[in-house]
Amino acid sequence: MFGLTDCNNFYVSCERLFNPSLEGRPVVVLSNNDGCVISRSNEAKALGIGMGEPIFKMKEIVSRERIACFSANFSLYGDLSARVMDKLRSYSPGIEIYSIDEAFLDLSGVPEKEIKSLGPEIVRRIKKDIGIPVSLGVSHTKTLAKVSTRLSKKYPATKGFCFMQKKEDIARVLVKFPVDDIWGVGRAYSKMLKSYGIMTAMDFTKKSPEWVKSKMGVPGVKSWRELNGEACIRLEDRVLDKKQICTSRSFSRDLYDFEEICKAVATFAASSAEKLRQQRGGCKEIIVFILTNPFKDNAKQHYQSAVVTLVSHSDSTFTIAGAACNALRDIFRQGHGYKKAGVILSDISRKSDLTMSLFEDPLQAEKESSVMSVMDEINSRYGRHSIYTAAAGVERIQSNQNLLSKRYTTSWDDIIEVKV
DNA sequence: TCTGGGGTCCTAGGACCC
DNA sequence: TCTGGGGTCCTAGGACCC
Repeated sequence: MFGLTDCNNFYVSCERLFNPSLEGRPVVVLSNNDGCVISRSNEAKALGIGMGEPIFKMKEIVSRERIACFSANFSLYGDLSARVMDKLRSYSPGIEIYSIDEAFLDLSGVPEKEIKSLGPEIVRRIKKDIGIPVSLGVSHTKTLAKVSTRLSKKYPATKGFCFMQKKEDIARVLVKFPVDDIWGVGRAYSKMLKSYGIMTAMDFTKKSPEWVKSKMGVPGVKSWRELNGEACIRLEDRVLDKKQICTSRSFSRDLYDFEEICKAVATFAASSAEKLRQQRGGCKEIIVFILTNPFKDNAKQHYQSAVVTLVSHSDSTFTIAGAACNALRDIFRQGHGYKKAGVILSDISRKSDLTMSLFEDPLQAEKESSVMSVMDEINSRYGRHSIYTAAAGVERIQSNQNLLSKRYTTSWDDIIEVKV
């Protein structure tokens, strides 16, 4: 048996936790630069506000309905997410953290009767102890657990917990379950399936596996088998190393100046390198990309990326940011207004698995490594960007985050304030 | 005026090996 | 005239997830 917990309207719920007056009101949380809606309260959903909608197109409805808008506050959400995950782990050691607001639980071997009492208990406890409302679905496979969670969200009578056990019950659900809501069916497959008259999960399970394979490949067949009750996607309970690490941002305005973009790229490189060190990895390949604003039809459009291969694997911010800035020089074109840039680290290995290159100076590598440790330590203790390379620039390009709530649980400033 | 960010897996086809 | 067989690795692109 698999469980899937999903925090309801997670980012909005986090904001509400520290601002209870938001309860019952329409609330949305916005993406970087206060661009798009990335989380909506039920009230906001009911007003027809879609996921990913740009907020500037909704000015009228925002003021008419007094929708509360917030800039995304990821340090707050990350901290609350960790608390939810810790609580879940106390119920089931086999847990796969699937995203910031979702986790699969290994409930194999837990008797049916126990699941029925444990489910509501988990939902209640997380709400009471942490303050975040969650939904929990349980069934024979991960894909069915996903279906089950969806039901527990949709129907208030379930009180946030749904257990799909018997074959007949599952069939009754799948008959009504829209094919586009299946885990693993996105926009393209949904369109394709509907063109063959497959509208529900039940229609899908009735096709032959050969047909599914020919249209949707191996992943499609896995979804098909899982919906038919055969578990074939296992629970991944250890944290896997990332194979790629990316940091990218849109800018709050178009940037024309090489130096300015270079500072941003150095900052992204530093942040990617820091993530890389956290998983004790080294990368050999660095990809830098820049793009102009795709929404400006009359402006010159430009997308470019460059790949740099290092002589040997590295986790040094100096090496990685240096290589990234050199690569930027190759692709930057004077006269374009750039709206977004990013740095991707690739060809990642564990440092412990690496052999030192013949052409590397071991002392130099050791020195850099010590500097990096100190940098990471300082930034972890005193907050991000407490110390950084000169290449990243003293004045960073600011994102628009005009609607940011306080970092209630993680801010160093707040801790100082409390002490005073 | 204003439009997010960060990942994974799979497949087909080409290059290359012996 | 006729031109093998069996493999691996890499890459780009397309699908998906939150």
